[in-house]
Amino acid sequence: MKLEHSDLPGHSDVTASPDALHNDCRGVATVLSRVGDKWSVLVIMMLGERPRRFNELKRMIGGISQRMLTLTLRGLERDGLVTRTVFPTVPPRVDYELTDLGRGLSTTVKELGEWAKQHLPDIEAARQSFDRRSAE
Amino acid sequence: MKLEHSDLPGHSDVTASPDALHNDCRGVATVLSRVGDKWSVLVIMMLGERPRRFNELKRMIGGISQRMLTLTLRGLERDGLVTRTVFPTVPPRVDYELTDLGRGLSTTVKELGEWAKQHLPDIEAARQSFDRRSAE
DNA sequence: CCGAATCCAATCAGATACTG
DNA sequence: CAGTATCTGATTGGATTCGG
Repeated sequence: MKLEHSDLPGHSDVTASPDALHNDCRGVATVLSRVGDKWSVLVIMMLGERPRRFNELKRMIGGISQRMLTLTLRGLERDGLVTRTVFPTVPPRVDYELTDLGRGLSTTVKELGEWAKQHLPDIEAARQSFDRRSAE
Repeated sequence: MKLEHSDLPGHSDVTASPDALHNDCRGVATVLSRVGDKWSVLVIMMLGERPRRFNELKRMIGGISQRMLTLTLRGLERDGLVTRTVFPTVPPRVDYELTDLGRGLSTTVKELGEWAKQHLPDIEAARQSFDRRSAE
């Protein structure tokens, strides 16, 4: 099977309600779902410092399957966030690097990450409290 | 079936790689996946202005099923981002409102949304270009 | 009006095996 | 090394029905 775009993560294109107001939201939503994608964010972070090779990324992330890494990288490449450069050497070598767009997103996401890290204790406390309440 | 937490969106708790570095990431990831969740963000936006009732939210969003709205609201409530107040009237009435935590997140997310809106043209252009290249 | 329970289809993600 | 193909179990989301 060839790789179809619908296979790529982060593109749960909304199908309903062709309202005027939502036209914006939906486009934005596809970008946000990139951010929400577990692997995409990690990959972007890993590429923040310098370009990386495929297996280098795989090792750094360390819980991702080959398939998912490929899919994630294709998605990022498709969105113009990452470039893919093939060196026709043997053994083959492929470098992935953030584009300017990708770097911009990474800094914005990093801010969100900061917020998350700061308030993580609050959220986890809320979760535990909620779970205790619904357990009884 | 009772509502289990694993049913709630935005909690694809990672199961692998108990590395030291990733302990942070994983907690943060659960927060980020909230942001990436299609419905959560919309709901947070809708509640930005003032508290809303269940069906009010349903109408405003206009493509969401009852089930998903319930699930989304439970998830937000569990994370301490939203409060749920039941008025024991007849017919029953339930108000949802952002907490301080939720408001904090909403402003941060709004910034990300701004970035997304600004660069949406670039991204969509990249997507089309990518799709054309892989079509040939 | 608000929501829980159940059923069911579609999508997703991991493991494995195979190529240039 | 850097993928692709395929199979399979797990998750997800919608529709519907029922209840306080």
